[in-house]
Amino acid sequence: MDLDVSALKFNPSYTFDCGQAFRWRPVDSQKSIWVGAIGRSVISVTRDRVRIHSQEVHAQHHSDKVLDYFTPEDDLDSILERLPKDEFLSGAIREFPGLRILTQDPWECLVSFVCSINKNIPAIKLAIENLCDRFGDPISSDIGIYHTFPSPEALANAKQSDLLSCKVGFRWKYIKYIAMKIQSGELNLESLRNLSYEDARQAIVSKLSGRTFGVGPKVADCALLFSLHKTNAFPIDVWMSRCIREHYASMLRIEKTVLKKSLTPRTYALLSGTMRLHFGKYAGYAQQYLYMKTRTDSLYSR
DNA sequence: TCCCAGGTCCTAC
DNA sequence: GTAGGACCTGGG
Repeated sequence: MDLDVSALKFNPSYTFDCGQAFRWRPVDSQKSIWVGAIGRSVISVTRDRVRIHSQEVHAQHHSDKVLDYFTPEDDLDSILERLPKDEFLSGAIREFPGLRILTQDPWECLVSFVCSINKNIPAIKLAIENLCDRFGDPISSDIGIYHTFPSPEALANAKQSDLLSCKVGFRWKYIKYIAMKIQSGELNLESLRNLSYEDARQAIVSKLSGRTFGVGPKVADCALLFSLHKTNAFPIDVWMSRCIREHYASMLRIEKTVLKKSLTPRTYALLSGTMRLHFGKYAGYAQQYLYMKTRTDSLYSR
């Protein structure tokens, strides 16, 4: 089944390679066709169309869910138009046209970003793929066997040794205990969709922050932006710290001394809050374009 | 062989 | 409140 997505004007390469999702793979050297799984559907994606390769009984239900993943309610042009422009952001938007923010499954997104803690991107992808292969359900399709992202039940019941065999390292206990919180119903991520950024964030942090759970401000903000579609979230990572230091500190009157210190909770709140205030309702879009630009500039200058 | 990675937690001030 | 260290493990 094919879905026409040309109206979304999106670029799969920028959208899948900007670090918001970790399971998409290009299947041609030009990176014009990407393959991955959304829920129980195996998907291939080009600029204009999304093709569903797995045979499932409730076809309409699946195609709706697949389309939602691409956040069709967001009109990219008008969002980018509304952002307060400066030279650096304008350059980023020119350089990466069609970079969209996805609406991923919040459970998958949260666990993926827990896997990202203190890992580089290839290692993150490897660990997540291992988890899917080991704990996900196989889905057959006309382009091969894929796996779903594991359910909370599967990871809540997983043995330490089996999680470690997926190369998640010390994060194994975070993953297991978050899964248990979700499985027990103590935290329902889907129910946070209708809450404000602040309330949804509070719900996640209050349940999942601390020794057992390992969900700090950055991981929480990524889940809020990339799955619960809180577009005013503004995650701060090492790249964004660099970006702020080089391009926004003086404009937004952020003291340079703040940026030299390690990222304490207070510093995080200050930086993220300042950027959210500056960029407004769609600050998260600005963040993604700035992230992409900062990262590629750094790669070319090495 | 060694350092580092889309962070977070703990400990000692 | 915060600096400084530890943390699994694969990649560069």
